[in-house]
Amino acid sequence: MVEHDLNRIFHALSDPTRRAILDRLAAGEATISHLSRPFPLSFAAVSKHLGVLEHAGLVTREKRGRERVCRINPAALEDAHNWLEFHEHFWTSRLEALDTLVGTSPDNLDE
Amino acid sequence: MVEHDLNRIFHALSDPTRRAILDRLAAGEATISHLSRPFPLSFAAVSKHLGVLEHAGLVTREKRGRERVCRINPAALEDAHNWLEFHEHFWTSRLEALDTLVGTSPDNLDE
DNA sequence: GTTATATTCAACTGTATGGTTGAACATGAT
DNA sequence: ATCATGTTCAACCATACAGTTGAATATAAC
Repeated sequence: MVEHDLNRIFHALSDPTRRAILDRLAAGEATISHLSRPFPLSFAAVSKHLGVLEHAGLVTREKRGRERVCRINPAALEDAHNWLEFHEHFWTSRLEALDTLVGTSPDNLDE
Repeated sequence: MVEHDLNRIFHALSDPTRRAILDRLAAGEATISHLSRPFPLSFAAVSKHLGVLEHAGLVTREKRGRERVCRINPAALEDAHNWLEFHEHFWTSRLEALDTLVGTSPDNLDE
């Protein structure tokens, strides 16, 4: 896993339309036109969003006849998930360590 | 938790400089000038990044004398973490359900 | 073959982003 | 009071982004 993978994944997830598309894809594969229907956006705009998601590895597109079927790829979330999990724990434990050091916690009064 | 919180958090995390700043803050609070030193960026650029992080709730800035001390706020990661955790599980289970339905798994051959 | 459908691509627009610089301001040090 | 330091702010620039439209392409249906 490399830096720019995270850049792409987090960037892809930062747009509500793209997150909605992902949610929709969780219900099963779908074509682009089918995906674009519920959005107040042009077909091309949704296709671009799919491009961003595909580039981030979150979605795969497979040509099937004249249409293109999109599927979700949960594995790509792992990079982001791992980053968050590690940092959340790391940061929290560092902060707790600092608290203990400084002795701001009331529990430390009788030590 | 609202939609635009996630937008801001994911967007804040999508930049490698900002993630590096967060990592640096995990080691303890720091002033902006101290944070900006290791980066090949102007002071103002780093200050802007801090602004983005603060706006996303990931960092707090407190004025102390003439300098401004930045601290990390791990709690803000929870929104993103929860979103990822839920969707990763949800997507994966949905995909497994579809697999079972279609019977593509070799385990289903003798049923 | 013609037509309709699904998609891509290119061109364009407006706005956001990430960066710069230099001026302004507040506070600490001398 | 003066000077140095830490920070913000405003102006500016280049590029990226999200959106549009219309033309081009590929495939299915008739």
